[in-house]
Amino acid sequence: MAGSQTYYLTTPIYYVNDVPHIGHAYTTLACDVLARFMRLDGYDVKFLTGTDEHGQKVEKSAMNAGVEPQAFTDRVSKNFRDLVSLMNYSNDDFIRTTEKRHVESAQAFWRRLEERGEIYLGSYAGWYSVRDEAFYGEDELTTTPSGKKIAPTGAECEWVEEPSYFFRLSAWQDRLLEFYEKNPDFIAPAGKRNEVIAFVKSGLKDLSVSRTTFKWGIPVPGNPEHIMYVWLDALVNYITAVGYPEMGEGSEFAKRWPADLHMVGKDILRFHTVYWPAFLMAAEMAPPRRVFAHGWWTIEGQKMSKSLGNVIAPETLVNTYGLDQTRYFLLREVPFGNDGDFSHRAMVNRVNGNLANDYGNLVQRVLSMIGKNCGAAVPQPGPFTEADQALLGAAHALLDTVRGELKAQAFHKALDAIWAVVGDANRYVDEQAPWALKKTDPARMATVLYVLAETIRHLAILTQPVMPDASSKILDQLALGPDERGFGRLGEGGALKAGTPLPAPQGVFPRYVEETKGE
RNA sequence: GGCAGCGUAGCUCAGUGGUAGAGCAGGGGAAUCAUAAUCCCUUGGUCGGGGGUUCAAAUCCCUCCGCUGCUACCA
Repeated sequence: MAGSQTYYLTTPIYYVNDVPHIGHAYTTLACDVLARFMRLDGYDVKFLTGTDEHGQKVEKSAMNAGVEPQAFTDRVSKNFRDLVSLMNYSNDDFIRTTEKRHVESAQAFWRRLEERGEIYLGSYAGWYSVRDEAFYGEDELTTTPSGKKIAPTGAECEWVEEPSYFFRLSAWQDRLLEFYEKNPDFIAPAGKRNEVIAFVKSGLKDLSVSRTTFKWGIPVPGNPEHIMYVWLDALVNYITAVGYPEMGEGSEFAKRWPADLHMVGKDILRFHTVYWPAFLMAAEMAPPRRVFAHGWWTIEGQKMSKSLGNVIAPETLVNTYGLDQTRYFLLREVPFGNDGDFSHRAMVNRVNGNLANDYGNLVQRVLSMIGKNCGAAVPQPGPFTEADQALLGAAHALLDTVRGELKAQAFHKALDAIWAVVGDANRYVDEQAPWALKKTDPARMATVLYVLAETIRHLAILTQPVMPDASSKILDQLALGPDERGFGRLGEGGALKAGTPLPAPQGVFPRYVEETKGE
């Protein structure tokens, strides 16, 4: 792999206090598909995910559970490590913020900011609600007749002043705006970019980056009374994983930083597009190349919430509809970046329509004709007609299209393009009617089936990132070896060889059949 | 409140000045290789309301209605 281009992409690190749901699965899935795509396209990929394990809530949950925070996080971070195998993610690393490498990295990063005069000791004062564990702005509060300050949540607030370190965020406002201006692709989708710019233009205040009110965090170097603000701690994970503070020539950091893509949910956009690039620029390090904020899922038209009890565990989806079916649905159903709705009906439409009927049945009808009429081997093609060349041409052109769409994280458009060729292939089968040629012109039938097998080879190679298992089964049925499945094999260079024996075809995408209620 | 965006066929959406589109759903037909899968044809919309600019507006301008996002320190 020496000399090949690198591609470094990350998921957010997930807060261990949360139970993994469809939203977590979605973020990491999007990254997984990109990572697999880039690897097949010849890139040297590093795909990182992990867990965020510090903070007051974790400390409290551990206390409630009657265990030390570390023991607690060891236990709950497993929920997210289990998600990796459930969803078949191909991450190269799984980082936990309680790991030694990260604590050292975060402290080194802190010192680097401090050495450059970007952090100073001041005091943080504000209206604090003990119940909500949050500070509120003056304008958010209502005052009772007796002079008490009440938060929007109804909790009583008190004036609290505590020593805190601050990051000179206010000094970075203009340089951030300049950075956004010069890097129009840094924030995606475009609507989010405008929001961030509007936010920064409205004025930035220095950011409190340490806490003294609880203990579960990374100690501030030189002043262990303070622990680092969880977001500073958390964001640094992206450089920890590439070996920071080791930054010299030949280091992994030098090779992989800046990250090519941070994938995030829209709720944490600001941390990644304002604070993080400011921290990095202040540390004289390069900001990431791109941050993409995707949308949220609703369930059957309703917001997902614990109180409604409609939170969907990824495991339920996988068990009900199948793993690759779930992966396909999540990326095909909704334009990536938009909010989307998960419904049983929509899922069944995708599973049966796109997968079982369009794609699965195409593969099955073609391979089964080859099995029965071509001696269970890749047929020998004759000269190609215009129709043959049109279909093969569409298949050959797919890589460029898909590559372009994925460069913009437009998963739905990439899949649309692939399915357009699935449709072309099904129409071609009907037009050429190989079952009729069988009697009138067997040589022509062989050519038609060869063209179809070649088309399927392209489709299956290109669906590998989204549906690794199913695609692999199709490629098995074309008798392609492990080294014949990369994008380098697309086009005529990797074409199927006539006479290659093929195994008996097997269905890959079963139809979803509603369970009938017992009568 | 301020700023931004959206409102197009039953559903999800594309279309940003020149005779209204796709997929799915609905209706009809063909074929029978295949997971009763596929293919063809087709019903369906005063493009949120009103006003304006223009030879021409879903597309530009104004206004009204409805919906959504952002408006910093829980993560």
